[in-house]
Amino acid sequence: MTGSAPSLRLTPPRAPRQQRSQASFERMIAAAEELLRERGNDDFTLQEVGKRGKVSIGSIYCRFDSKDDLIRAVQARVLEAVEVDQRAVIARAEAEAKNLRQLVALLVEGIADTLRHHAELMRPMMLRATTDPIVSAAGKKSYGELSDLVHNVMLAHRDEILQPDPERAVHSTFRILYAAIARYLGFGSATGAAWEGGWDELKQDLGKMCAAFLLSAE
Amino acid sequence: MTGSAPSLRLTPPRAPRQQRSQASFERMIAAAEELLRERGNDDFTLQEVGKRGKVSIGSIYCRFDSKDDLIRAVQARVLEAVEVDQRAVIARAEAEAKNLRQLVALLVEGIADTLRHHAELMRPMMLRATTDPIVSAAGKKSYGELSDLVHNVMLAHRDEILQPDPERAVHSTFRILYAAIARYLGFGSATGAAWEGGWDELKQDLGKMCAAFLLSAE
Amino acid sequence: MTGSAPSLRLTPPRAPRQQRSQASFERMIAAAEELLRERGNDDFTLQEVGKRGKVSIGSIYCRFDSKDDLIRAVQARVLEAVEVDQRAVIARAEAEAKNLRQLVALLVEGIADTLRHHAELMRPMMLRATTDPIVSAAGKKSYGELSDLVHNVMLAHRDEILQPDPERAVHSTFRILYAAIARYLGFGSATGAAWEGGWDELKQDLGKMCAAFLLSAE
Amino acid sequence: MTGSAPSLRLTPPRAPRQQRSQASFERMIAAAEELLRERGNDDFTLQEVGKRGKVSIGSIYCRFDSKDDLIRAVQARVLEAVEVDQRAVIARAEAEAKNLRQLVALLVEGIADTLRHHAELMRPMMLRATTDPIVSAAGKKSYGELSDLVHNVMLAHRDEILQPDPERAVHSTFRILYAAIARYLGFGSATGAAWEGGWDELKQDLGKMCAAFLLSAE
DNA sequence: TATGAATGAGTATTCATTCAT
DNA sequence: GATGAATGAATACTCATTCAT
Repeated sequence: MTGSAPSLRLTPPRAPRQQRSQASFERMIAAAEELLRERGNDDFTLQEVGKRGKVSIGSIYCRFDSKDDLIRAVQARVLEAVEVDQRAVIARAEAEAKNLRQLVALLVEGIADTLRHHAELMRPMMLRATTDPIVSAAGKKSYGELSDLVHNVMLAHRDEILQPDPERAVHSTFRILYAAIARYLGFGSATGAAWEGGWDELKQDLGKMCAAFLLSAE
Repeated sequence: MTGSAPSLRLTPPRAPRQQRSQASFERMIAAAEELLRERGNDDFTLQEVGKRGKVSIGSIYCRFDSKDDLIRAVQARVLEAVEVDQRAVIARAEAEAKNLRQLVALLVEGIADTLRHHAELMRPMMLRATTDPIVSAAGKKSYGELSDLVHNVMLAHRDEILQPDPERAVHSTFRILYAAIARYLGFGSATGAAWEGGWDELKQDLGKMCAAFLLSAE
Repeated sequence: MTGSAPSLRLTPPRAPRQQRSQASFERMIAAAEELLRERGNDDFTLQEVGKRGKVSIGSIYCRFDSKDDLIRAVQARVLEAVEVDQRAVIARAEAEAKNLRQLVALLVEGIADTLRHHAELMRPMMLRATTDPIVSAAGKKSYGELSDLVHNVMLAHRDEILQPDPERAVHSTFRILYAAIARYLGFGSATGAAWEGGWDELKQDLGKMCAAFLLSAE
Repeated sequence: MTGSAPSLRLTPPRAPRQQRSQASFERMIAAAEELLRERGNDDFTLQEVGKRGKVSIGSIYCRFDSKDDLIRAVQARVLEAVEVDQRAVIARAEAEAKNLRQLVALLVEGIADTLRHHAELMRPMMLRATTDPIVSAAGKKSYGELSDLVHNVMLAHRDEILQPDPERAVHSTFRILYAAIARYLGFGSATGAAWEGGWDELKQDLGKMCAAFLLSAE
């Protein structure tokens, strides 16, 4: 794993044309994903990917420029899946919430559950972001988009916010809620981090705390 | 770096008796610390440690069973330093605070600044906790102790807490505030994570949020 | 590139029958030639040949048994072109020269310029001759033919040669003049060999030296 | 073999301090030399070097930065040995020769025999010079020094030279004689080049030709 | 104790060649 | 015939650890 990234972009893999190719292409991505999930990091060899996905090493290099690139492809998929889920969750929260307190509760619950659902792949990704600037950039972009969405739905309830600077308050709220969830799920942390304390408890109190802050003038 | 550890304990290094030894012992720890700080992770060789600390590889193995053990020693030191600082910060907050709101603000500010001060070494440590169960255990223990201290000083203001279950509320509060700070400082994340938004802003709002939560009945 | 060849002969490529084939056949040869020229050696992949010549790998293998064979085909062409040029040069020298001294000057000049003209492809070919016995044999044959031609035109002036053994003198002369030119052009040497000293200077002095030798009794 | 050379200098290998080291150091150089000689080029693996020299791969990398560097070290030795021999040959020719004709004969004979003596290692070296700029530079430097020496001893007989420009004539003479010998020995050419014609015959005629040139006014 | 030379298993990557479509 | 996806052997290089001196 040499690192080094000419461009900071996640170059899309060379898509296969034939059907046979498509199949093996899928198998290699799936194998890499499995290994990433199982190991909790990128500590596996391409030999393993090849064996598991029943593809030759050469085939992998036919589609990707490097092991790093293969992993990035897996991660791009994860990020996309997460984004789709998050958008759905936010839309639903927006539709169902009658007031800010309820909205915040729904958002916290929804975002938390979504991240938890993808935690096994998010964890190795966060770890890689440490060294791979491309992954880091992709992760930040995704985070930024989520942040913006949440920002907007919360500010739709701007009149309920008692904090002197609602923009800033909303921003801080999101930062904190995301951090709490991410840490609980061990993003960038020990595999089975499972930090003390219950999951439901965290979600509830996190929701309350965010609401209390936004609804307080002090 | 093979990982795997017979016991989950941080075996203390074989302390040198002679003075000359003591010096070279210090140099090897210092060199490892420097490298850990500079690189942001354990991605350096023992050759480098030897060169920088002007010690031979053999000397290192004379004191430590493995590279992992050397790093653990560095990390034990860091943890200790952090704990000392945290205790001081908490003691001061306890002494100065006139009420819960003030206490929370002081704690957040103090804990945040302490962690920031040690961030450069905490980051690689959190990263290592991912794979090294010994480091992970040591980290959790330290976190647990800090958590207990904070718990206690906050519960000294139990009567001000309006949350139905003060124990739980305090517990959640600490989890969240720690998570927010740790994530901001990029623990377990990209080196120059530098998540958007200001540091002072975060500390202030985090303090307010925690206070708002504890002082709210809902 | 495994080398090894059953026969020491340059087996002719399977000539295509259809017109479309003919065209792609030309393209693959042309592409290989270009790459050979650009790289200065056979350090390119068949993928590159395919891409540049807009032919599939399979098509190449349809015409040639191996990468080596493709390259040999290019080289056979070069050799042929060189031979044609050399024959013309020799014929002209023979026709124009009034005496041996003049003949030698014209031959040196002509042979030198011809080789220089083809140097870019001769260089990689000489390099390949190092490992590929087929190329080596083809090269030697071509060299031998040129040698014979020069031999003959020079010996037509046998009466002017003062060396005791004119046959041998002519033979040595050709060997030396060819060697000097080839080395100057970096055949079998670094790409931009450009050994010190001027080209015209070399040609002149080489001519003079050969003449001086043949026209001397000692 | 990646090539690439930060500096154009032949960095000296890290010399070993201990005796045991010295021995294995010698063995790895010797093994590489043998292989270079046998193969006629650098087409051998480091595994082979290790096996033959009874050294581990790691030991080689302990002394050299790369396979290229190991080979360069062998080549530096060869070059040095050749230079020593050449200097001796030239000194003797200078001492023994009574006139220019004799000097030239002795020089040609001596230089030719010296190069022939080292031919087996000079050949792979010339081949490498094609791709490795460091080797190329070292080779040119050595060639230049030889050229200068020959230049000087020949010009000591300046009064015998009849060519209008003695400097240039001497220069051309050396270029040509070196080229003829090098080509005969297959430097940069096929392993067993053995170009047609005898060795003694070449040396004699080459000597005569050079003398005839220098001693001729035309 | 201290030294630093030696070890060698482990891995990403390349590319000529094959063969299913 | 033509295509280009798939194959997989081959190889330079790293680095924690050992151990002779």
